[in-house]
Amino acid sequence: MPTLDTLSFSHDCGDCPIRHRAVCARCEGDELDRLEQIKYYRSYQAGQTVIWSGDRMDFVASVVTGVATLSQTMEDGRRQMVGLLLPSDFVGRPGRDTVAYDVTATTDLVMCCFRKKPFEEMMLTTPHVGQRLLEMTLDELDSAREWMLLLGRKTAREKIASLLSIIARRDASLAVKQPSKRLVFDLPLTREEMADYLGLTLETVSRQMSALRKDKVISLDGKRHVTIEDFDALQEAAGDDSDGGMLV
Amino acid sequence: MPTLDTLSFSHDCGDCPIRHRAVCARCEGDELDRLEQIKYYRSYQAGQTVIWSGDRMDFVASVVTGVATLSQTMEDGRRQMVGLLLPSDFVGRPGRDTVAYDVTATTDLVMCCFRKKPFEEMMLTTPHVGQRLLEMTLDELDSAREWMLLLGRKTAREKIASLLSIIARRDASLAVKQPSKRLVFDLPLTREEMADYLGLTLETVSRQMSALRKDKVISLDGKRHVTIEDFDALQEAAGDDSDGGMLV
DNA sequence: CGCAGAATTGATACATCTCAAGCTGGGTGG
DNA sequence: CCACCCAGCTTGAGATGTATCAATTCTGCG
Repeated sequence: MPTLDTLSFSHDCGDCPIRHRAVCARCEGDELDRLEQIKYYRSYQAGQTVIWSGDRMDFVASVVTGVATLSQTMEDGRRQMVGLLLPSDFVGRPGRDTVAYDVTATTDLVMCCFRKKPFEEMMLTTPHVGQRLLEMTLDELDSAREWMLLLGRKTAREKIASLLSIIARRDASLAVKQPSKRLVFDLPLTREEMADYLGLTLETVSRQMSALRKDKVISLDGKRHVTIEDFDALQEAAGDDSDGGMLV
Repeated sequence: MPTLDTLSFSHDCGDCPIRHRAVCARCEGDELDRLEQIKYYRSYQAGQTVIWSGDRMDFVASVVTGVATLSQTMEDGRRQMVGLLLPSDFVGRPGRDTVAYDVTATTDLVMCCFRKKPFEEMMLTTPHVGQRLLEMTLDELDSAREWMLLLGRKTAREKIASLLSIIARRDASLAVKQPSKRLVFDLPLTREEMADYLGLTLETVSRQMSALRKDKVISLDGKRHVTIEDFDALQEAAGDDSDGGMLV
């Protein structure tokens, strides 16, 4: 059961950390008031499952803080992550009432939920929610396709380098923009989760992390804390086009 | 250059084969008239490139007949298909004016194009275009994620079986619904294109096709004409959940 | 302090890739 | 009408990257 801890941050949309990026980004005045009326918060602890694939879901939601994953599992247990949900990302699908993927909190997670029915009505009557959702969905589709290239054609080393590069760049974009500065961050994923995201085994992930460390592209402090020692080399190892215009 | 052959079928949206499935599906009366004013047709021959990644694209379009592919290529030539465009599928992204993928006609292709600017204006002023596009984009995202599982976790045999199953089911859904009847169809893809779609080499594709033939799951007449001899065995080989609720 | 989960490392197996040699069938020109 | 040609495909043999199985070694925490 979700731990409800809704008072740890403001209920006021005006102060919300994802106000300008989430599905509500384009709403103002009346529209925002209507959203505010149907919203509520839910919190989950790291490791908790938010929903299982196939379950009924009577709400849609935005990630406010924390990281969640979308994954699919085959009958014999093979698992593939199909999405990484970061703050402002949207969960759920208007017009469908069961979920197609397992949603899991990998860190402590807070979501801003909207009851499905009223949300769907809003999509029909006010334009800005649907417009923003379309934009976000198109971005997700681009990310998914970028990931298809990684899964289908990249080597293990390239996969790891790509993942580190994406996480590093996301952190950098939140922090001050300083391109060729050394980048430091904490991995929000275990080795196994990385493996499930990259279509590898955890052993291969571990080996490739060690290899990048040995090659002085990164350094590790503990298992999670990563420093990018040579960002250009990382980009090179990721095999992306020079001017790294990646999404996610 | 595109071969313009716009008279081989009707200009009247009322008679259009994709009228009820494409981005225009929800439009009636005025809205349809407005779309009709900004639309025009383009034809491409099998093998022709519709657009290159990075190019400017001043229109968006629906596939009317034929099959096209979306693909990405790495600097060293590794290629991954990231989408298969069938009749009624949408090409292009409102709000962005360059293309992120190579678009190629794999069969003769006819597209119904809308000039981008007026189309974007319509999205803002009339709700039904945007609503339908959101719905279609969410479906594409589901397909892309389904494909991520295939690329990341399935074996070569499972990949081939999955692809054949998807094509067979699509053809079956267009034709009369007869579940356990023998299914026959023509592959719209060469072995190399299949390989690029599945994240394999063309040799592996060829070998697995031969293996499925030897196992009497399929039979081949020429290189392209496929008969599914045992659909249950194909499903089994694809490794999907029993009640195959796949998308695409 | 010691335990448990997470991660690393090693040895080996195996699926797929790579390189290379034929095959096949539909189209073309002599 | 036939022979040739060539892109697309098949098949084979060997190389290689990643998975698998199996110990250790870390690391945080009660």
